[in-house]
Amino acid sequence: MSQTVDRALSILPLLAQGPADLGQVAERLGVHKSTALRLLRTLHEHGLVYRQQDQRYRLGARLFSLAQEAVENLDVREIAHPHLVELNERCGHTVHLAVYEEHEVLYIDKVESRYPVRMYSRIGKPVAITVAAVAKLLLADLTEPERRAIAERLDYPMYTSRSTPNAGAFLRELAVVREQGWATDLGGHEESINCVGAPVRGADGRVVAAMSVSAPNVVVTAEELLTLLPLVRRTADAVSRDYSGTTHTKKA
Amino acid sequence: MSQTVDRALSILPLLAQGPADLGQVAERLGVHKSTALRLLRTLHEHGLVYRQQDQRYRLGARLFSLAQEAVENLDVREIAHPHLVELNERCGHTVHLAVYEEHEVLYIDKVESRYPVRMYSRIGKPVAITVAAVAKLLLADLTEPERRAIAERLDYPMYTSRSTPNAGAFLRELAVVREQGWATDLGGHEESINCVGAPVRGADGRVVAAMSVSAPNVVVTAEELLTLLPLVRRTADAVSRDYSGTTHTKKA
DNA sequence: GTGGGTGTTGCGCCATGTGCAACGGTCATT
DNA sequence: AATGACCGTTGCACATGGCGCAACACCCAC
Repeated sequence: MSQTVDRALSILPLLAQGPADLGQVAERLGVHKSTALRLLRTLHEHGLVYRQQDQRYRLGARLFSLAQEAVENLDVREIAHPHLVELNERCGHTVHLAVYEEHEVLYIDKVESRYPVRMYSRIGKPVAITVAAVAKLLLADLTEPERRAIAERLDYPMYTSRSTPNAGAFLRELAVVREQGWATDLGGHEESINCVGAPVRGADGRVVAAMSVSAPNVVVTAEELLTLLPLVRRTADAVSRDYSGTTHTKKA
Repeated sequence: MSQTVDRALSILPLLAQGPADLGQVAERLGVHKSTALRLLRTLHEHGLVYRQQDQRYRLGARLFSLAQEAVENLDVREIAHPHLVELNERCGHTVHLAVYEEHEVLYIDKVESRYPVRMYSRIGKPVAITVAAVAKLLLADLTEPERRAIAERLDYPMYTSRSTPNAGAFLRELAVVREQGWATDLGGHEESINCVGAPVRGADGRVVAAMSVSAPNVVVTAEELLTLLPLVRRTADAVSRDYSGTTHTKKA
């Protein structure tokens, strides 16, 4: 592994916490100021870091463009998008698409609710992994040792009284989800919001993404939302078929 | 400037165009495979690059999280957001917030239209810089030599017959915008979409961001949209006041 | 089997990244 | 004004760490 690059990249999460000046960066990296300066300059030249008027550094705009382009050529997303839109048109609620990658679950697409009351979420935001329906779906598909390893390492914040309290409960929940092939989050993240979700599978049967429909209590009750389950599952299956069909014909 | 870091960072835009395998990366970087491997490994360890099943590399999830955190501690955005929401509630159309940074204009926030017909755009996406109302507002505030320099270097794609055709026309347009303190885009990007925008200014009077309201012809005509101008300007001024008020009390 | 295509490893050389120390600018204090 | 403290910046000599090479390990196709 390359030391120089390693140091340079360590600057990014550091700056993600807020702007910092040269001295602070050097100190937190444990290197001489001149070294930090050279690294920052290189990052700057690539637009990953921006220097504001007060001379302090913060993360740069190129980061957005990159993240943007990255998300745009995820093929699952591209294939799923029209289905998400259609699902949204049928039920009116917020629709999410999420993937699992390197111990994180994150939203890669979203179609907003047509109702005025919307839940707050944003593409790229890491999901509340212990409670979200999509997170359960994605993790449930991992091998048993992987699930255990992850479950052990997680925190279990009690967002509400219905949040998953600990690793044991989480693993049991994953077993259920794995068995039944769909998942819910009934007020586990925010008291008044419920979700139903279903998995998207690749040609080999492995779960490659998960989608869910979310709605607040004030719009529909949990029972009403559950009546959408067949529709959600059908949509997810349709995406799976599309995805499996095209997954072999990758562009050069 | 650091060679190693420079090479490593050059991999990112390369992968943004689509996944690539080790050989391709090495070739396009002009370095030996072993070197490329070491760089990719380092990027991987920081989560900026992900290795998919077919062994090819693509951009990783950490990029999203970083871009996300970065956008979240831009203070203009935080301050402007409630105003954008309010503006959206009053007029119902799509509202954008954009900033200029290092020769790029990009959206940093957006509130979706309440009408079913929506324009496609996404936070982080670089703006059509020669035609968008927000781009004109941000560039109009630069010094005269800066404006000239940028205008010379730009391409002037004719999205529609009303797009800005060349540098001369663009500079004249910027002069008008600078003078009047607001800007429009009437079908310059997409034939059927119009925008009105106004600048957000910092305590020193410089333009720090720009906001706009966009709507397709099928919902309101250009004339009707222009009647919203006073509302847009008032909102932008309100943001400017909020921003100037808090700009001195930066958190430690 | 055999061959061409991958990705990976160990190594010796020297380019390159490193810390140091000295410089220059800005701001607050007296 | 003069002083000094603080920050970012520069040039330099040293040796660390990154480099390409070549050999290896692997997989798939033929």
